[in-house]
Amino acid sequence: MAASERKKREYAQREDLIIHTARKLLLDVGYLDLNMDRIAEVTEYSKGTIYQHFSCKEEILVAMLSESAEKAGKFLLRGSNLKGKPRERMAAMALGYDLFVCLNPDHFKAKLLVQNESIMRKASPTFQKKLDACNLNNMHIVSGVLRDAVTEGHVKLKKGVTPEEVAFGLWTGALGAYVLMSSEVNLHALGITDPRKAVWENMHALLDGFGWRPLSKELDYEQTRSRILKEVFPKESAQMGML
Amino acid sequence: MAASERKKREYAQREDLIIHTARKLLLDVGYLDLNMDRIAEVTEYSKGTIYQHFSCKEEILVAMLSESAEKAGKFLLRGSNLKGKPRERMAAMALGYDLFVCLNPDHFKAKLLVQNESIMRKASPTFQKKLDACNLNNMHIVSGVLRDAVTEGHVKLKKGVTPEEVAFGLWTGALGAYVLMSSEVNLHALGITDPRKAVWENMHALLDGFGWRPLSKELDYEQTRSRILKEVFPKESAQMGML
DNA sequence: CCAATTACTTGACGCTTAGTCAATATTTAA
DNA sequence: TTAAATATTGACTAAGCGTCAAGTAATTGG
Repeated sequence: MAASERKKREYAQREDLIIHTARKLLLDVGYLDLNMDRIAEVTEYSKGTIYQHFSCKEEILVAMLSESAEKAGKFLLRGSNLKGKPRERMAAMALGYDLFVCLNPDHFKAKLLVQNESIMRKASPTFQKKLDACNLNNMHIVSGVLRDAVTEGHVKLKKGVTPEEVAFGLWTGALGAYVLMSSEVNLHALGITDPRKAVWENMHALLDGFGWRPLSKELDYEQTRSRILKEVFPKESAQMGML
Repeated sequence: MAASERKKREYAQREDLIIHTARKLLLDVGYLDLNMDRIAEVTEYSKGTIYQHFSCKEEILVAMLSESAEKAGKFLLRGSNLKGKPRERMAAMALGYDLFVCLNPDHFKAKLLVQNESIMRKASPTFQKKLDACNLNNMHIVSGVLRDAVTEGHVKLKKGVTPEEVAFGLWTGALGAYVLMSSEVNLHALGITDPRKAVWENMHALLDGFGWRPLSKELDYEQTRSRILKEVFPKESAQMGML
């Protein structure tokens, strides 16, 4: 009966292979030229076998996104474990996510597509739910740190403003920025020479605006930034040439 | 020689018809089921005639987006003309854009797709450039108000922070939020019951964070909000049931 | 008013690709 | 060893994009 165990493992491996191949092809040729025959050819399986794993092309994209969302979650989690004040931990999560996006340029490419309901809808509920769960989990990691800050009295939210709404603000700021960065918009022409730095600055302005202590005039977050890179993401930031 | 004038008009009219038909179909059936035969059928022209106007399906999307980006620009402009302090004018622009997005639900659907380089790339340079110009123009309207605020001394940007980077922050916050709203993400499940309100709150937090006077504790922006709706967008806000 | 020319319109056709499924090969279990 | 179960294949169907030769309508000049 050991065979069925091995079979399962082989199945999972093949699924990984398909996802990774699709990922590579998406980066290389873009969505419109990403086709199933090519995926079959590169994976050295036939189309029929590919369809054994995924019901359609779009489902592969959703699976791809789930996988990288999980990976992103690990970066967030590592950031949240920084020794320090909640706001520093929040900064570490932002930086972690930034590193993740830079190290996984296909993530936002897939995200832009899958965000589109017409594409998401084609995937089977199983895969849809898995992606939803990943996103929810990541949201929880962020709002958890925010809740720590509230209970520890570092930030007092205005009446009617919920922690989720603040997390939403952080989320949308980053999302919008990475959407622009991974799309064809010429940011340089718009006067944005370093969008990643702008995201960092804007996040701190937002947190200052909510009155989340220590404010950026009370603590040198540039120093925190160096500490985060050194303590939490040494390997990744070296890889990105940020140290 | 009056004939050629009429011809031009007819050509432009047909182009509008195609764009509007595609817009309607995109909303009805989604990107994956949006096809050229259907557009031809609904417009009551043949496929060949459609291709006389647009080189491919994706080019129609780009044209569609240009048109609605222009429309959005008008809302921004109207907002920027509010009588009041620059920060109030900025708020009016945000509110105007919000109204625009709500009144044109197809805009972000198309934007999500066209943001994808693989799709944008298929359109001919002429259409690409037109869209770029629209986006640039809209960006200028926003950063213009910001520059007014800087010259009038209402906001003093930290050393190294440019007005464009702040505009970028506003832009990305709104973009990310509308991307989420027009996508399949279940915001309610994430604890976001009123994302549009959250966008408004987060914008003010961001502007407060940059120290843009009057801060939200110095001026009742809820009152400003009512004034904006009444003075600048009476018809639209009535249509949305916001008055 | 008619013929020649030009401009517009058409839809059948070629080609690519998603997704299916009957035939084939391989593995498992008795 | 062999029958049943399972996995794999790739030819095939259907559908849609984009083309283009042939047909239709408008315009112009005589």
